[in-house]
Amino acid sequence: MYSLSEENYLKAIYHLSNHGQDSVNTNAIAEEMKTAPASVSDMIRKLSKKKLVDYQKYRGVNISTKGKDIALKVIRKHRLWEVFLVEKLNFHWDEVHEIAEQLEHIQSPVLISKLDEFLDFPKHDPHGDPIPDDDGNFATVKKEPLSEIEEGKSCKVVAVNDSNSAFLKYLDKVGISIGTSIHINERIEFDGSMEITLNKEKSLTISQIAAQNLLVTTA
Amino acid sequence: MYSLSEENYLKAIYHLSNHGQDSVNTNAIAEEMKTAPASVSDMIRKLSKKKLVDYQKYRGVNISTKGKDIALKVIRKHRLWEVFLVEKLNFHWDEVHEIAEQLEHIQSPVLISKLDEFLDFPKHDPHGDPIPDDDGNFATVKKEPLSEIEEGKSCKVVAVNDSNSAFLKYLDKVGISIGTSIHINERIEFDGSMEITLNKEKSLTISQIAAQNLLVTTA
DNA sequence: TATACTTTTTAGATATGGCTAAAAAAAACA
DNA sequence: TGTTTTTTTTAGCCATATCTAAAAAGTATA
Ligand SMILES: [Mn+2]
Ligand SMILES: [Mn+2]
Ligand SMILES: [Mn+2]
Ligand SMILES: [Mn+2]
Repeated sequence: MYSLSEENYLKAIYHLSNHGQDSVNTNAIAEEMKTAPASVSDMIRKLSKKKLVDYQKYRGVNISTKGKDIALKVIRKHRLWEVFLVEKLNFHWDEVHEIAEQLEHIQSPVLISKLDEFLDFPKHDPHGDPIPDDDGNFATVKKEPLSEIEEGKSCKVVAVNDSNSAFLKYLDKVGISIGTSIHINERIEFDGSMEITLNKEKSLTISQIAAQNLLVTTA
Repeated sequence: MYSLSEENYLKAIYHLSNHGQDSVNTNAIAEEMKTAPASVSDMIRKLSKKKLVDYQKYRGVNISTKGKDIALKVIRKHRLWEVFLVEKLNFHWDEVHEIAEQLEHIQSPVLISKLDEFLDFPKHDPHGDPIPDDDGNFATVKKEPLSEIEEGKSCKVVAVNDSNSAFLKYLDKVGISIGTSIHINERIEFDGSMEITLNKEKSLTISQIAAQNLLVTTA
């Protein structure tokens, strides 16, 4: 139905638009897609003609309902395949993103519904991200970067940035995974790093960069 | 490494060449690929430049060792995915070919070796076709079309033509599957149809077309 | 508000993979 | 062995998805 490129652009625009809320700049899309801004202009015109985005020249794009539907279907496939790769094929969570980037474009609704069933209808992917259902609905947990949590508070890791394999390897090494509880012992103002305790057992210091990529819930 | 189109052409050429033995005509490739002969000429020139086929104008093509390697890797992936779809996702054997045509192009050697292991190293796909190992080797069983078997002889179904879904549905209806034993009671000269008995139980008449698409062994 | 800077679009390429119609070569046949 | 038919290639298109360089529009600033 839609080309691999169109699907990737819609997914990028959806992500950048904060779940479809905000309008998105050409340069931001270009950076996300690792293409030249000129290429983005061309593709936007094409997506606009197909009513997948709303577009006025020089004004950025807003993803349409139709465009959002497509993006969410691709995201659903990506995350289901990631679950398959980790749960069934014993891949590690830092190895699955690139393969899922390919698998997410396989066209077959029945394949996805059977895969969903085979995986026992998972609600989250290996990185803690929610898996939309066939209608694009998914549970939203209020999550924020660990870097935003105040000193002395506790929280729980609910999601991580899956596209950075080095980050995931680092999390393994220090013993952080989805579900780990974290207590913030101290915030170091100087460089934004934090001294934290994991599962009331092990203490360590993590950098601001790492803290910004760890999504936690305080609920 | 190689494009989806290049992989599909190599697979087609490999199939038409009788496992790499014979040279293949432009028109035959065009028919197999459902493209215009002119498009085949273009692609052949490209494959030839990459040393994936040997080619002299107007003389047809021969697949090279390198080309055969690629074709066999694609075939391996196609058949492993078909096993996955049938064994794990409960697809029926007449539903998997189109999906496998997409999945066979996913690029990740480790994915395939993990899938192979997950499926417990199958040697044949759901249609009886052998699955090449990572080096392209596979067991060859001497098989011939049922239409070639003489009256009064017995044989066993070892493979079927998986790309014809209607044929597979027909086989289900009459009760023929991989492993079914067949006795040829009578060959009708007039139209090439045959009266046969399945597993020494059920007798029926099948057309010449059907008999040509059923591959059996007499060993 | 005029000028400078940034962002975005357009113009004009390239590469891939497809097409039809016409030309050329090979094969069949009379 | 000519002549006709078939097969294959070439010529000249089109569409998609990229790119760089230049132009245009929008934004910021003095
Ligand atoms: Mn991912
Ligand atoms: Mn993920
Ligand atoms: Mn198949
Ligand atoms: Mn098969």
